[in-house]
Amino acid sequence: MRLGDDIIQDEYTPDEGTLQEDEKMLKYQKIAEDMEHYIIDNALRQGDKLPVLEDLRKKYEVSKSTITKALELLEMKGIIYQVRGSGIFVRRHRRKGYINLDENQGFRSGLDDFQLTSEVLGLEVVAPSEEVMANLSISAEEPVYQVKRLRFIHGRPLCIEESYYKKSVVPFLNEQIVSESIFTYLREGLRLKIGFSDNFFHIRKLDEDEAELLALKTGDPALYYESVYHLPNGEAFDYSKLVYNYQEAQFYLQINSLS
Amino acid sequence: MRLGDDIIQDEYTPDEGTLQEDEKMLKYQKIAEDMEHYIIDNALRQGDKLPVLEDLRKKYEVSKSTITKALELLEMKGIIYQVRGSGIFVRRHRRKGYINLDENQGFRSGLDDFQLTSEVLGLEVVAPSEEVMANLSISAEEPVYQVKRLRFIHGRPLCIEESYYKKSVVPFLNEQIVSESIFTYLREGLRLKIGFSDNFFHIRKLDEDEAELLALKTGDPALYYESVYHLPNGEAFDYSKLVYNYQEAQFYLQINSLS
DNA sequence: TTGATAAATTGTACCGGTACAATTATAATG
DNA sequence: CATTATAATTGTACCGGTACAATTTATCAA
Repeated sequence: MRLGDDIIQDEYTPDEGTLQEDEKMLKYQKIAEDMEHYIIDNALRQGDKLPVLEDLRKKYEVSKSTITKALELLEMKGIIYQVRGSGIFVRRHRRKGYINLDENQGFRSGLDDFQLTSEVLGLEVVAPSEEVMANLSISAEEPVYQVKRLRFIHGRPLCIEESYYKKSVVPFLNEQIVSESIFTYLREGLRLKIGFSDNFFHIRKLDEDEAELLALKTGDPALYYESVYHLPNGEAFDYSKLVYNYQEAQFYLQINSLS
Repeated sequence: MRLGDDIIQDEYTPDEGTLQEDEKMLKYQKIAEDMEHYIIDNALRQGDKLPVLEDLRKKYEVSKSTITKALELLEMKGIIYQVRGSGIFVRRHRRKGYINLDENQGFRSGLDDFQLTSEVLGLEVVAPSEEVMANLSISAEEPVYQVKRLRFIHGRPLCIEESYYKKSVVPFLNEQIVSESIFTYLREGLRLKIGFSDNFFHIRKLDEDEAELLALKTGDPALYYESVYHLPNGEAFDYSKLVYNYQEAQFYLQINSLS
């Protein structure tokens, strides 16, 4: 089976028109976004105090629980923290240049400032291997897209990526989509939502082929990172394996205590 | 300043009596815990359906919003996922033997089954270095405990740990506490709650000293992991640097899409 | 000035309600 | 029997309320 010989679909053009704030944003989402902008625009720093709940309620003219919901969201995102009896405070502690693992949207937020490019090494529809079958919980009959890419940051090799997408969920991919951001396409082109992901990683040494692609030496260290992405209904649709250049990759992760 | 020469404090004996379910558990916490036990005891698997919200409400005799809160907690912990219009489902996907990064309690949950031991390499009260001052946001006058440990898993070296605790928050540490679980002591001995943590990591090569401690070779790969732990009120109290043995360390991380 | 005590502030737990959106089951239709 | 329309199921958004716990501020005593 060859690439793109069976599916007809409306073409996808990224960034069509202005950045519409999604079709239907919920109240608490809008409030959270607005507050985040406020924090950024006013360059607030760790520990700075935000208006108290009651004032926010008056300002946005919603009920207390809607404000609470917005604040929960911001808290989970690591943008604020709340202290009972005291107030709401800004929590910004990210070091620059670190890949943020908290939001499973590829590299969207952590590396905004960076020049990310991709070289497509392979793109085809294949039958799943045992490994892919296990991780995506599918049978041998379920076809998947196999995507191999070499990703660059500022022109330097960042990682080797080998991804598998269930064709029933992602029916069409082409060279252009894959050379840009696949997740942007999933989100905006297919209007696909992501539910959650499982992520595994460990360290190992590069083999000869990997080393050559990353312009490193055989035996050099590497971070080996696996992800399984699920739709909101729990269905796994993407299994990805990444091998990171140890000289370029540094990661950030914010963890909240689950009360 | 020498160790333990200035603070008198009630002695700490771990596991005093039976595992009391904390002094005052909230309704939604108890429900979440009960449901988690139910899932484990009945060996439910990924995708298995749980009772619908209304039935849970009747069973636990609480309001809908309390059930919702409990389910939110379980969702954040990666134990369930909810699908609107469909139901509540079990989400268990952890590979065995991986360190779980989601819950910031040291190695508590991810490595339950494993034999974790520690060799204390150093324990003293010191003035903070520039690096510690920056990460804990303290001045040179604020004393900190410095703890150096070599941690073993099944008797094999897992990581080198160098930790700094603000003495104003953790006024007392001794060899025995430090040779066991520091976080258990913080939680149960000091009744300290953790708010959130910032975590950073990257890959690098071992230097000579590190290699010797980990029984590896100079230049071998290693995961270099830094954490800054904060109290619920936002105060940073612990800065830790870990160097992981690449042969033993593998990590798991569950990420939810923040709607 | 210090330190305890009381009061005000402020976020969280919990209730119970309406409306609605996404899914699934059922009925109708060809 | 497959397809489509309809209805029932089920979780989520949002409201507005009471009670309470943790923190901060104000007050008072020594």
